[in-house]
Amino acid sequence: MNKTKRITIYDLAKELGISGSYVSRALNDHPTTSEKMREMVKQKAKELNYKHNTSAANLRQGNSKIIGIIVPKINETFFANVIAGIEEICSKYKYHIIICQSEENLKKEKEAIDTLIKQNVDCIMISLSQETKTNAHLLDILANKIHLIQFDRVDESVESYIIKNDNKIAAFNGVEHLIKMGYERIAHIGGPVYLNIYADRKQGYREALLKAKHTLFDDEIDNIALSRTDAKTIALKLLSKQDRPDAFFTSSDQAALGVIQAAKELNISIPKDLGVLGFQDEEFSSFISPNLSSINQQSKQIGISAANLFFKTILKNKVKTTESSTEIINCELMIRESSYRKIAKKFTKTPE
Amino acid sequence: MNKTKRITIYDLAKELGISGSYVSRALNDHPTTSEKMREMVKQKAKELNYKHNTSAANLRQGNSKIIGIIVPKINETFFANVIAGIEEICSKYKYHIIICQSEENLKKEKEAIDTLIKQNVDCIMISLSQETKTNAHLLDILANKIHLIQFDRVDESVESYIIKNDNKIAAFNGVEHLIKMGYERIAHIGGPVYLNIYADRKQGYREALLKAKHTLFDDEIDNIALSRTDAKTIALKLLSKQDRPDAFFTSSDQAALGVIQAAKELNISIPKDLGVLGFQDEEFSSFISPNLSSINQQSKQIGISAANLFFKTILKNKVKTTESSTEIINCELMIRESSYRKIAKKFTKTPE
DNA sequence: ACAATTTATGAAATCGATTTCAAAATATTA
DNA sequence: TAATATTTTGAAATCGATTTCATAAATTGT
Repeated sequence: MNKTKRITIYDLAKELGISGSYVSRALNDHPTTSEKMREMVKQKAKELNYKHNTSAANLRQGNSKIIGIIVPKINETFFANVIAGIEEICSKYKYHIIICQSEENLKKEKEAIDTLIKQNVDCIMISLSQETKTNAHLLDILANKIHLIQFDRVDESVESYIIKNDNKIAAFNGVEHLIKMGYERIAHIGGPVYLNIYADRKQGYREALLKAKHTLFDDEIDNIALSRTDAKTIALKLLSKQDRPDAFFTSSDQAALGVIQAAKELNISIPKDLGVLGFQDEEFSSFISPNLSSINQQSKQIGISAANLFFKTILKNKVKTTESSTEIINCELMIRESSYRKIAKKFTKTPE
Repeated sequence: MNKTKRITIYDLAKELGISGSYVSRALNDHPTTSEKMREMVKQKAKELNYKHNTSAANLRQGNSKIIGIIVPKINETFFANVIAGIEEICSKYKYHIIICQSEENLKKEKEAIDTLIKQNVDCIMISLSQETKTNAHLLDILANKIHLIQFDRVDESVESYIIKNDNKIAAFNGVEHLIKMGYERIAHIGGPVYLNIYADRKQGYREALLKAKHTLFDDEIDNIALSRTDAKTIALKLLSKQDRPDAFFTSSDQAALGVIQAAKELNISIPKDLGVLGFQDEEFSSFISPNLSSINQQSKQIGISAANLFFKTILKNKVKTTESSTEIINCELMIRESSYRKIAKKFTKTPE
């Protein structure tokens, strides 16, 4: 496309018979300009359909009013909601977001960081990929004096702001709810424990069982599954055993759905003979039959908090204090049909 | 944060005892540089952790290698998938995406376009907000010599590339399927008809009925509902009438879900006494009970096609030909429980 | 009315990569 | 070997907004 010359401040200046520097100041409401002139300049700018050239300003000022976001997958409910939250706040402050997907891949994550640095972004908000076990690339962000906010899946060893759910407590409360409903042999299907979120959820599960003096179910084996099909396979196996679990706490709603499907196949009644509690509170959870109890992560709120942290705390702090702190977003336990039974099935207690 | 001076090509140049211009060329593999020197320069760049300054290059070259995307809502499945598709292709070409939400709001859409122009984006991909009935802001994109690709919700009157589903045909096929299943009084719950997609779906519905010589059900009234609750209200009303519909074709899966819930409340059996066909094929549609038949829009493919259109067609065409064409992405009819009954309930035919 | 102060305005430098054009170095040919 | 062609290399201009600093204009005080 043959670019016709863009209108610049100098074009405005020439038209108005003043200097480019004055135009720049007028457009920015600089105190050394009069109200009358500002009006005049802005009027002319509108008239000629002048568009501020962000690249030029960036180059001069060294910042871009852009926040870079890196997530494993844009179109996963959780991340899509976080991003929506960030965008909502950013647009208020006239900031923009550039989004990158790591696709759970460390190499892509590194590339994303690299290009965001090149773009002069003012801040990078990241949720780590499943493959990320090193942190050199995160340190590179700091080395380039770019603010860093990690959310959800984070590396605590890197000095940065952190926003995450109270995964352990949420899991603890969820499992305690299952216990109150009279479930006794509660199994867990989790995610890879080298990710903080899954480790925390598992830990919350364990602590709830320990507190209730329940035995840990099948503790020797880590049941790892986040997808529906994988979880279904595991559930089918466990539910066919002699000492089968009477409840499942999973680290995703997809996995919980797999459990429900397995139970249906085996004609096990939910919630009477099997309790199911998911994590994430996907949209479908309140629709499916039986409704799935789950733990809502307030995903959009995570995005809003991250953005507010940037605008209200980081940008305000001219003086560089410690660039780290952790903000916890509380999860909400959504009790629905799949885990709610009024009367405990029977009153037997596993020997302690 | 007190920015320490960034490493520039001149720093590399000084270290190597050569000029900045040579460094620039070497980094870009310009033919006037030797392989040996390129190696040397790149080596030093790595050593000093040099980061290319995109703003500076943008300013000089007048393009940004950024594609701007404007959608009503980032975290709606359809749009999230489209964006994921675009990002996937862009990252291959080392392009980036800036995402804006219009939130179904014309004013925000205009603002988004304005800032994307200011950012020097190379292309804008947009799906229009519900409020958008004017096109001056779209023309502004063209006036600024920025390539324009509209997808899904488009304004055909603006000269641009267009990518959309075969909404009319998909609706036609879907309704024809309902007719084949023996449903006779098929109602439609659609979206606002000033949006092309909803007008097209309604038209497909009408044509299928006309072809089958069915009477249009309740044609005088436009049933507009995209959300679950609104659709449920409408469905409850219609299903309580004497001459109630025996099938619903809705323009969203959410609405279809509302219909299912209404049917459950009224103890109407699906699919025996009521057929339901949605549109969009949301993730939950294959989970809920009964499984919801729907029309899959290949949303990610729309994004992939849009991005490929940009890279393979638009960028290649140095010579500006007509900057418009329409690409159709075929929908896929997903027949599931909610519309599938082997034997038609009874063999009566509405008088013609 | 004149000096002192304040306010309004513009010239020029700057940010960092790209690119043009000319000069220097090298290779090729007669 | 001298003349010509080719390849390397760098100086300087450029993109457009911002910002510093100096100067011009207006205002104030005496």
